[in-house]
Amino acid sequence: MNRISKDYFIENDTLSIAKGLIGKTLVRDFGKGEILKSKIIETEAYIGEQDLACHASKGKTERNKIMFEDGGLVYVYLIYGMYWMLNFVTEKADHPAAALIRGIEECSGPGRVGRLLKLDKSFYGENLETSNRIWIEDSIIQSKIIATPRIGIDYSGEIWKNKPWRFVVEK
DNA sequence: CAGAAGATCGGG
DNA sequence: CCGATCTTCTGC
Repeated sequence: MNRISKDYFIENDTLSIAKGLIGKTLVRDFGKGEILKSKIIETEAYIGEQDLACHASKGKTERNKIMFEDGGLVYVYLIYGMYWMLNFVTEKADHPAAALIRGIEECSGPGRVGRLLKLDKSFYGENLETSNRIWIEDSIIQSKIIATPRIGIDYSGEIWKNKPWRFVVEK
């Protein structure tokens, strides 16, 4: 299997990446020979400082600063005091954007994904091209991909909450 | 420095 | 529908 390069995340636009990640394989090496491989089945795109659903809309902060770097890095953050959200930084430096992994074949729901992968603060900024703990491998999935509005961002207003920037395989 | 809210989930 | 649970951001 081919590991997805950092360039893939830097050179493509976030919507293409979010959609393109569907069907690719998320690999998590827990060490001691324990490896989890599962295909990505649901993602969302968060794009730029104008996107009011994107954390970068508040400018660069201690939490979101990784999104302002070149793509190909992991952006994790704790939500509701208990769930680690797994995101991949996309696009070039100073173009803050990311793709959220909302579901893999193993389990559905971003909070569950973070729990299954045993994510924590130490994954912040992890390099997907060189990490020995988490990376993406090329693969495809034989299913139709559909786009819908993103979940849980009603606060972002009519324009942004209705963008069809969530990608999921048709069941 | 206090208070509110959050890219969620599971139980009732 | 609501509580869990705690970091981050905002406003005073």
